[in-house]
Amino acid sequence: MEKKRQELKNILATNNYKLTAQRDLILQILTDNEGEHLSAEEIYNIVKQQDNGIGLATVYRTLELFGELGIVQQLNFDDNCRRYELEGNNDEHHHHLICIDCGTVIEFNDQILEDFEADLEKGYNFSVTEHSIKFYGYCEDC
Amino acid sequence: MEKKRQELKNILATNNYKLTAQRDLILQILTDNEGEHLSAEEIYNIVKQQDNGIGLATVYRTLELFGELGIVQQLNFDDNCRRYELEGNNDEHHHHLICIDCGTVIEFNDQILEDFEADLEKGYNFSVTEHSIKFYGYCEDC
DNA sequence: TGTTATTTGAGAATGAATATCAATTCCTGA
DNA sequence: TCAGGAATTGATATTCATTCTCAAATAACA
Repeated sequence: MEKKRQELKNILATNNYKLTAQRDLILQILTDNEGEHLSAEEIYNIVKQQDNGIGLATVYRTLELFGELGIVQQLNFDDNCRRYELEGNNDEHHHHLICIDCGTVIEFNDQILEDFEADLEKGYNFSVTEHSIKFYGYCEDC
Repeated sequence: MEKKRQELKNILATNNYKLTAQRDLILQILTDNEGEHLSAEEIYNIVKQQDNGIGLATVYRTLELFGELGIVQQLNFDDNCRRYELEGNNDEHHHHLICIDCGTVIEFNDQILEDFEADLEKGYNFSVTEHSIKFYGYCEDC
């Protein structure tokens, strides 16, 4: 059992979930396509090439589970479907520039927002656990 | 014809749309409920009290149109439906703190982000037209 | 006021996501 | 190593927000 698989097994076991071939495979696909922002349907189509017995519901369930466990991050680009990407191990979040013409998504890291967040927490007595920043506009080519 | 109605008529006419009783009424409802973040369905239910012949599709169509015309802003709180609020006349955007427990939404204004946005535009050769910032976490009561 | 293109209402259609449930699979403890 | 029981899966039905369709109604303009 290779390292990635064992790691997944540990995370799952810690939370009382089982390691299944399907969960393993989906994580594999996500790893292979790191940097993409795939939808459940897209992931399903890729996964099917390696296990064409897999069900779409399983893909949805697994992505939901991975979200809970912090393995993937759920993204919303306002294009009528949820998208997913592997969550980095470090705490360094990145955010997105979304072209409203061609749909291109550019990633950027934030540093600035940490201070801002701290101020908000004090000002509103609100405990921030996550944030999502999206800038819409036109990319270089549009 | 009161002022608000005339204003709406002008905006619509400028863009080759007609002023209808339904459009007028929906704007009325949005104005009456300023500060709320209503979904199309919620708006439909309120509107129906004053015109119970109105169709849900008309509400959707009108909100879509108002979005195009910059009359309303479309919001997405990841609660499975689009929400709408009147766009302020000034350019001052506000953003949201969303409680992942009780769903409370707190608004805040941003100033800080203007500089950040300018840097992004230069750095990525990207022309920003809009941005959306959401912080998720726990509100005072949760 | 009549003409015409726009808009509307009703309901069908779409499509992403979730629920259902019997069959299968994983894990544990003997 | 294997059997039992609970978790998981696949197939498919279902849900629900949103969009589409099209005939009837309406607003704007001459």
